[in-house]
Amino acid sequence: MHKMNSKNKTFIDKLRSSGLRPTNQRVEISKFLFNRKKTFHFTVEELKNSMNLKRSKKISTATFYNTVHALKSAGYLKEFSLENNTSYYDTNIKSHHHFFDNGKVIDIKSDKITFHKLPDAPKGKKIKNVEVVIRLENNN
Amino acid sequence: MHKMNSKNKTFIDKLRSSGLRPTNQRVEISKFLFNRKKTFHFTVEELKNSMNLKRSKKISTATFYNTVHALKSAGYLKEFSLENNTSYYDTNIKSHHHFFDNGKVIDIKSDKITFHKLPDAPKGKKIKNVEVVIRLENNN
DNA sequence: ACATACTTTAGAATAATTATAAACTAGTTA
DNA sequence: TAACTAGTTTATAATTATTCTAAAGTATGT
Repeated sequence: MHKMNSKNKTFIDKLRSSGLRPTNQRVEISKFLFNRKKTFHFTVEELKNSMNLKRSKKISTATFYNTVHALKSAGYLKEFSLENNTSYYDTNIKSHHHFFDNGKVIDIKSDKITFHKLPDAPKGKKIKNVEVVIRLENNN
Repeated sequence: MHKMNSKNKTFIDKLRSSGLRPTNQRVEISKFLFNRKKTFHFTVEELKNSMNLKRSKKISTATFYNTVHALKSAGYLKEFSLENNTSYYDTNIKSHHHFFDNGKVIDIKSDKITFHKLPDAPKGKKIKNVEVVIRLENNN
C-alpha cells in the first residue's frame, strides 16, 4: 500500500515540520513542485491541469488551492501578480527580481540588481523587501 | 441641455484626440479621475461606487469597465496588480515606483530610485521599463 | 483497532470581469 | 433640421478564478 523512498521522506519531513500532515496529495504536489532543478512559476489552474493530466485518480481543485496556500503560509512558495487577475506562485522563495515578457516570467537573482539610491520608508514603517520588475519587449 | 466649460473642453479634446467619442459618461469619468492634484489609485468597483453614490442617474458597471479600458489603451491610465486578483489603475502614467503597505499604495517618483547594477535584457529583447515595489511593514 | 482532529472532495457560492444584443446618441450628410 | 450610421451605453447573462460548505475519508496518538 505504501511506496516510500528517500525523496518522499524529505517532503514528509518538510510538511510535518510545518504542522502539515503529509497526506498523499500534499506529498505528490510537493514532489511535483520542488523536485526540479530550475525554479517553477505557475498558477493553481496550471498546476492542477498538468498534474491531473497524468493521474488516473485526480486531485480535487480545492485541494490544489488548499495545498498551495498551506505551502505559501509555510514559506515554501512565494506569490506574485501579473496584470491578469490571477495569482502566480514561485518555488523560488528567496527575495529576487523578475523579467516579465508578455506573460512569461523569468527570475533574476537578487545580486544581479543593486541600488544606488532608495527612498526611506514612511514614518512608523520599515522596508520588508524590495522587488524589481523589468518589463521586456521585442527588439523590433 | 448642454453644460459646457473649459474644464470639460479639455477632456472632450483629450478623448476626441484618442478616437473616443466624448460621451457624457466618459467626460464625467475623466473629470472625476483627472481633476485632482494628487495621483489617484483605484479599482473599477471603487470608481463606480464613489461616482455613483452622488449621482441620481447611475453609470452602468459595463461603462466603467469600458471607459477605464479605453483610457488605459489611450495611455491615460496605467494598470498594476496587488496580490488580490483585482486590477488597480493609476492616474500617474509616468514610469514610477510604489510602496505597497498592506493594500495601500503610495507613489514613488522615478528619480527617487536609481540603480547601481541592472541585468541586460535576454537576446532579442529590450527593456521596456523597470519598476520597483517596496513592500512595507510596521516598525515593530 | 479506536477515537478524533485534520483533510479531501464535489459542488455551491462569491467576486471580478467580459460578452451579448437591444436601445440610445454623437457626428455626418442630405 | 431630418435622417443615417457607426459608435456607445445598458441590463443582463456568462465566464473565470477563487473561496466556502459540509459530508466522507484518513493520519496519528493511545
